[in-house]
Amino acid sequence: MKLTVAQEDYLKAIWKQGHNRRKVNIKRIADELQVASPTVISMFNFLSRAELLQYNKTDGARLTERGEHMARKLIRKHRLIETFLEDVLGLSGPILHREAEKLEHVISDQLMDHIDAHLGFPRTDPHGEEIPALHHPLTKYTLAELENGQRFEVYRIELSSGEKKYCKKYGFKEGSHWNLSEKDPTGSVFLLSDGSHYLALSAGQAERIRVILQTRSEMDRA
Amino acid sequence: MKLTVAQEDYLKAIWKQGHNRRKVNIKRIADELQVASPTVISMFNFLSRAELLQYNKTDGARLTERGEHMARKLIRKHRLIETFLEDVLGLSGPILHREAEKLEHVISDQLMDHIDAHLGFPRTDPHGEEIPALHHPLTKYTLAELENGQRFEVYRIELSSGEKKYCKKYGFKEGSHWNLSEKDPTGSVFLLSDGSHYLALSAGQAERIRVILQTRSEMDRA
DNA sequence: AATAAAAGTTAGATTATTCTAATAAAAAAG
DNA sequence: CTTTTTTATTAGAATAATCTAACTTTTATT
Repeated sequence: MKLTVAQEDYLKAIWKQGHNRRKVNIKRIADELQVASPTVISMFNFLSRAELLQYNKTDGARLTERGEHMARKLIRKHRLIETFLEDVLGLSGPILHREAEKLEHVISDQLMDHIDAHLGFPRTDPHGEEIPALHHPLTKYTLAELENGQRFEVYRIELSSGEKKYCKKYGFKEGSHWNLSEKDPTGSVFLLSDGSHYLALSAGQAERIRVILQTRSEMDRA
Repeated sequence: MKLTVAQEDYLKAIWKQGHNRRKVNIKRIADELQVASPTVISMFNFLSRAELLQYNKTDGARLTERGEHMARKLIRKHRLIETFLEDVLGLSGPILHREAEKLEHVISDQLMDHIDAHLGFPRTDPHGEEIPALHHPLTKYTLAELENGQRFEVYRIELSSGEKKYCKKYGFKEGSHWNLSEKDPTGSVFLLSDGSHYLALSAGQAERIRVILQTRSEMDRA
């Protein structure tokens, strides 16, 4: 789905603030983007309907998997463009950001890849900021894809607030470590935590949970 | 004044068709831009109010001085961008046009100048099309700036249709050659044509007529 | 706890760009 | 010179992004 420039700017703003572990509320986005708060509310409504964002007053805004992927791509483009303007055209100063801010919305993924290759796949931009990879490297699995006995860290829970509350009660939250004790024929998963907590999730719920697989070497290291 | 992408696309479309000496009517622009004709009408209304365009059903659309300048700049950007993508990134094929079509609307004049210099001021794009200069080289004078005795070719008449009709009656039209016989203290000009036509224009009218100055050498050549 | 301040929300308006449907005017064809 | 076709135009609606004004809820301060 093709987003407008404004929609992309909101994704970026939300991503940046979420990255700083701040609660992403209406006011902060309104201030950052220099718009009135009702404008932010209507955009949040749009992004929620488009399943790019989850929002409620108490928890603030949180990008969904798709929303975060789009935001990451934009940040990546921004930083690659700045790098390009400096390395290839020899520019510096505020023009880097000014032009990148506009170019990031129109340069295609295909062209961006060419530019990335032309630059030799740089890892940081002219300001020393990291250029994020296209895909978050460690989080390509959902809980539904794991096999019996695999250990994992919870990376992202994308469930309703009711379901989340249930998870929280059992200590199943982002950053916690679990072991897939059993997966039944319907796809339901039974989980065991280090602290001997026990939890069951349906196949549908397991699909909406991203995990970071614990590899053998990581387990050895610990 | 900053134009939107849509507005710029109309200027470009009108410029291209005008350049091919076709009458620029609603239908042709609607077809080129793949929009419905009422859409073109409302955009023509906007561009007319912004003094970038003159339109009437019989003569079709004609860009004003300012409109033409903006269109020229866009075409220039488009062609410079295509050249850049080919020369610097080694790209070819439809991606050149596809990306240039988006980039031309967001790259600043300043960045464009840098790119132009980086490319060594190319004169043609990858398709062999001419990259127009920023300013039309020969038309920097209005009739109001000329001195007694100077010869010129009429380049652009930007008058009301009533005034234009009056000019036409005396053979004063774009492409015709004249001699400034006298300029009175109020700025009114008195003109003499090769075919012995005679015409008087007010100072205000003279300001809205662009001319190509006939230099000594050109006159000698003829 | 009562009040003040801040943040969130709803309602309604505006601008830009587009559409469809209906009508008017001009050009082409018979 | 009437009829048909094409082109232009008006009217009215939709979407995206924004605003202001008014109201509600939450948070902070006394």
